[in-house]
Amino acid sequence: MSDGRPPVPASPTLEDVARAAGVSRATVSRVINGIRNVDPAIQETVRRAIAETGYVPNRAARSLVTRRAGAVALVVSGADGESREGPFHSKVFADPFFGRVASGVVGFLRPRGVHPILMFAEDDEARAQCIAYLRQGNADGAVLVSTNATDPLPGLLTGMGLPAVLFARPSPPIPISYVDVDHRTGARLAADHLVAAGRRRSATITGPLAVPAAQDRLSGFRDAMAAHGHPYVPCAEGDFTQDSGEHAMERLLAEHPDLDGVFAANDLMAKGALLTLRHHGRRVPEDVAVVGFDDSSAATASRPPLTTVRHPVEDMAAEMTRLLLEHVEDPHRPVTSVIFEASLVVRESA
Amino acid sequence: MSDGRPPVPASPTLEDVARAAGVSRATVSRVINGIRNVDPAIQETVRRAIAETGYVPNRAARSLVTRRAGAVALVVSGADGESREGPFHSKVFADPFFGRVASGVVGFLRPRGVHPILMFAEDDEARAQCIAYLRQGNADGAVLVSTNATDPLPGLLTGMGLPAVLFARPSPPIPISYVDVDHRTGARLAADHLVAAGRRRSATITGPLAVPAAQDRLSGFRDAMAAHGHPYVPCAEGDFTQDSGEHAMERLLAEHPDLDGVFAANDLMAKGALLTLRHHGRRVPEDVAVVGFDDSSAATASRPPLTTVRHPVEDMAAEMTRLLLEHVEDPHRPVTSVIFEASLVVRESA
DNA sequence: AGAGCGTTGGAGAGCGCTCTCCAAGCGTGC
DNA sequence: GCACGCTTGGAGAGCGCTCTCCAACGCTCT
Repeated sequence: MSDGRPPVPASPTLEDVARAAGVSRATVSRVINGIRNVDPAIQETVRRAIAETGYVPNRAARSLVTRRAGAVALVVSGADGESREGPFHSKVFADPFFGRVASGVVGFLRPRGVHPILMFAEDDEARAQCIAYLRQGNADGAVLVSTNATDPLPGLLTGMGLPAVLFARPSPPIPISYVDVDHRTGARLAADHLVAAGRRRSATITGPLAVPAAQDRLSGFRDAMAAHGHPYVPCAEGDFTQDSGEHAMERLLAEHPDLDGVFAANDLMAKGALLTLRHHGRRVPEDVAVVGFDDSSAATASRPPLTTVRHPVEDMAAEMTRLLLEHVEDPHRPVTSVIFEASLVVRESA
Repeated sequence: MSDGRPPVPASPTLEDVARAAGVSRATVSRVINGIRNVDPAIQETVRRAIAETGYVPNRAARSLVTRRAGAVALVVSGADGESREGPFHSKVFADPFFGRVASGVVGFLRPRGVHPILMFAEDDEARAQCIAYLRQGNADGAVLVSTNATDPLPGLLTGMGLPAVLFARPSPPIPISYVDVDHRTGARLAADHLVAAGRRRSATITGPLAVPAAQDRLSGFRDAMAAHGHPYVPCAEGDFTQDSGEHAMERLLAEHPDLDGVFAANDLMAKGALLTLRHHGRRVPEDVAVVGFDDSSAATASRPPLTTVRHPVEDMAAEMTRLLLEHVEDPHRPVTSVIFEASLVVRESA
């Protein structure tokens, strides 16, 4: 009935494998890590022993000596500020943008056998927790997506010597790597399209002007319109939510009832604008052409589907992750930024 | 110019703190972990030494001896199957449901100083990677949300002795803890509301019938309608996406042009149904009343806002996480399931 | 006043791994 | 024919922490 075996068969260690293969721990370690030459015959023996014993390296032990966590953090910072009922209910997921970033990050990380640690740093307390956690060496680096341009987190992270890469250029120019899209050119594409479609009275719904990306999209659009001979562009500020798009459209319509084109700084606001336009009996695109920005799922979910500026978020997130791993690999690598091009996706709204 | 200090001041260890406080490592460890009585005066000295040195415990070293990772995995399984272009582009984030789960999990975990490791297991290969990763001891347990009821992952995880808790009852009854909502009663609420509003010819748009939750919502709705004297309920199957809701509504309308009420098994499909109804000139709720399920962000984003059955996803996710931590704490704890109640949220669509 | 007990701090043995030495083996060149 | 270099495997020292012992100390009780 009762045998001498322990209830939980402790998982095999390097030592066990070494014994099974008749070699030393060091040799097994070398085979596993592919370091130095090991005689092919011995390699084969070791591999077989690993398979037989079902050995899996213990990450904690490895981390202890290599001083590498083998993990990276995906930090969403300055996410929302106000919480709904309950302890913590982030709205950040409601925006398809975040999901796309996560997809890109996971897509790059996964083939490399690493998975991101998901962290939110939406206020000072959360930020402090975040830092404390990262200090413990839980992650070798962080990819960071901030909704707030003046977020102190990037500075804090680099200050503590943790490799970090941002999604989007930081507003105070700190020495940190980042990826971004060429917002100005993207906005110009939207302007060109509206003008080419014969729109003479285009307006724009901007993102929060504290965000550099929103600024760039606005100025890019304005400059391009000016170049086309439209020096004045009505604009209303939103905050990237669908609701704010509805309200901004409401204001624009009130002041400029004759407008015939709208460029919204993201798809969610464009979608909101669509709702308001319909509510006011304006047909899209016949009466008013609408162009969004991002090419998110909201663009195809809208009626009519949105003509929009494609923001290659997934690719950018993958690149951001690649840059991070490079920095982890070689901490002295100089900071770099990679700027992606935007392109126009023409659907039915303009 | 050049001093003897190393370029990177290695972070202080327990030993350093002990030296600074004039006590032994063991005492510092006891203070940090709050184990056994330590003289208050000494405790104070130790705390001061910790603050002075800026000591932060090294997680890897601690994990090595405690055999605890101090982390849990948030696994999304059977997510999509088909990928878009590129290596991995999950659509799972497009559904607000997942975001709500993540919110609930993070909300519970965060005050406890732990952060989830985000993992996807959408196919066999990914699942194998997932298992391998968890085997390394990277997480003490996993909370699992499967879109596919016959997902083998829950069985695999418990099989390897890893604590796991599911969101939603597994379809083959395996011994594993889970949380779920009372789908049948929720669906009854929807039926009662439609009947009370005087609707005589209600139909339903179901989720994929392979999913137990979709089954339960359908049968709950049918049974309640039967109890109200409507033994026959037209139904069309969708797959929980907005598009599928549009198409299902299209079919229902073709076969039952006189219907005056619709219960969709989730909000996204209800939203799709709204689009189709408007396209056919049906007014909501005057001509057709629409009730959704979930009370997700899609419910308030719809025009008109959806009357829907509230699915307390965040609370359920928090409870799921709580159950997981209990299992991690005490592996012999019996499996438990917690069923949440659904409630009706009345807005404008019905 | 001495024995016995509870309380508190220290010593030290690992946890499982990597990696630096070192030694052994084997060619090769003078 | 022997010294020398190169390749390859082993021994062993930790990485930073926890935790089990054990010693020392100050009580109370007889």
